[in-house]
Amino acid sequence: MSAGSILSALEDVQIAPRRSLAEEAADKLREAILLEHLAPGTPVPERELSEAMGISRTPLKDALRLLEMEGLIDYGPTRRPRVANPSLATLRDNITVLGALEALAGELACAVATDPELAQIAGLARNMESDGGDALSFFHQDMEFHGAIVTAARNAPLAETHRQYNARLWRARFLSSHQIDRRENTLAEHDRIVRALLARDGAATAAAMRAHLRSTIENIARVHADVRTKRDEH
Amino acid sequence: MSAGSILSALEDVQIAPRRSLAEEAADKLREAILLEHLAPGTPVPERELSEAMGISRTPLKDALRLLEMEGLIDYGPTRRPRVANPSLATLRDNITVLGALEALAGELACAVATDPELAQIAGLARNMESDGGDALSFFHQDMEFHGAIVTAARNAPLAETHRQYNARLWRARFLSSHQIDRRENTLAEHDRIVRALLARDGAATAAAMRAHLRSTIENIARVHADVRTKRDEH
DNA sequence: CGTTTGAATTTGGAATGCCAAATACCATTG
DNA sequence: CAATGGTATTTGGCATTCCAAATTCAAACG
Repeated sequence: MSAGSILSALEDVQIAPRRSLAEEAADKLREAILLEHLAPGTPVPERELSEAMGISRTPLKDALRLLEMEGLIDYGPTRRPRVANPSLATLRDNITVLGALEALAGELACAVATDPELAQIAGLARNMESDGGDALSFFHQDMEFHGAIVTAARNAPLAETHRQYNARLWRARFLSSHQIDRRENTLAEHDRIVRALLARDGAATAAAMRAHLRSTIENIARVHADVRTKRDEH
Repeated sequence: MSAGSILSALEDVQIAPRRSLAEEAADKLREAILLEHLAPGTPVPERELSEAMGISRTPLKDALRLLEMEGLIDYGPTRRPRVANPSLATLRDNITVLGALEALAGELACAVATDPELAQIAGLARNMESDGGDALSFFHQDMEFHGAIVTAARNAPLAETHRQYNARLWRARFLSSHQIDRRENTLAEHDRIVRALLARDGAATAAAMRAHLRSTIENIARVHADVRTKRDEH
């Protein structure tokens, strides 16, 4: 058997991307934080947590570093890690940047995306309209929609930075997605984005993305105010 | 002596930000990479380098992780770190994102910067015009100018992400700054930015920033082509 | 002479131990 | 009883060590 045939036979065999313990731990932790199994503000002692996860402190520390980059873990002035508890102002700052990133993604997508890609994005938006499902499913589809646009922009650094900001805002967006009365508005904004994309009108797409993110800020602010109110009633 | 007077007497005493060995190592390494004391593509064995720097592998590994985030270190599929050697396409992708970030910064600065801040930015631009100095000094002033605009935007996540992208592009921009014949053009673009800022015209500022970054891409592409040519002649 | 194979070496990932800084706790004092 | 000072404990940074995967290189083979 020639080397060539071996290569062709295994062409699509992807080597396992060598997931490290640190990455796995980061995934678990991210989930725990975002689902609020770890409340914002709680200290995260390295030893305790590493024991609980059955790994040593070394990979856990690496995991904490990753999550720090994503803004999910805060390091105080004494380097003691805590679950981040972003203020509304911080969330707004982050969404502002996310908006600029997504506006750029939309603009780039207009220029370089393939027609099938745009069609797929349009399909995602359509599915969200027809799907009467629960908030979680709606939320996931929303994230998928935004992710597809970024992917279509074919800019790896942009995609990576977008992923980071998404992680930072995941929880806030998740909470805000529970306002089912805002759904109509979201769908309308998605529709505007899709139409601009299909027309490959970069400026219009960017503007639509920015507008969409602006209303995301408002939704999050609304929820934030609610949470505050409820907490104060206790 | 009352506690109040102690507090007021020490009000501006900032605690040393606890620089870790990892951060220091990262600084040294960054400098070595950007000044090309470490050529792009060279493998960076952890042991050897940690010995050379007189520290253990633990903080050095942390430093490499930091530099990976900044795009200065590449981890191959086998997790062997190498000095990154970004292609022109990658540089373009990064500058595209940087442009969007700076456009946002300009827009925000128009809205929230204080008058003294804007005046200071204008001053930086003026100094660059009058300064007939060497390329390195011109380059530093250019970086300072852009940094001041981002600072004036008062958005911490934006500033941090901007810092990351700047680090990734530092070397390319440094090389491109040697084209002293492009200086006139740079100054003109800076002037346009400053005028838009002083007018607090967000849209115009954003547009001027984008235009400035577009010509940065062109400058870098020119230098990149030159380097390639020279290398092929060898 | 070019390939292949396998042992020796190199390399990064992970565990563990030690230390200084930071925190918590408590006895003492005014 | 509140404030203070000191001690015991906790915590993260760093060094060291072990291990598995990857690389290298040379001997054996065609």
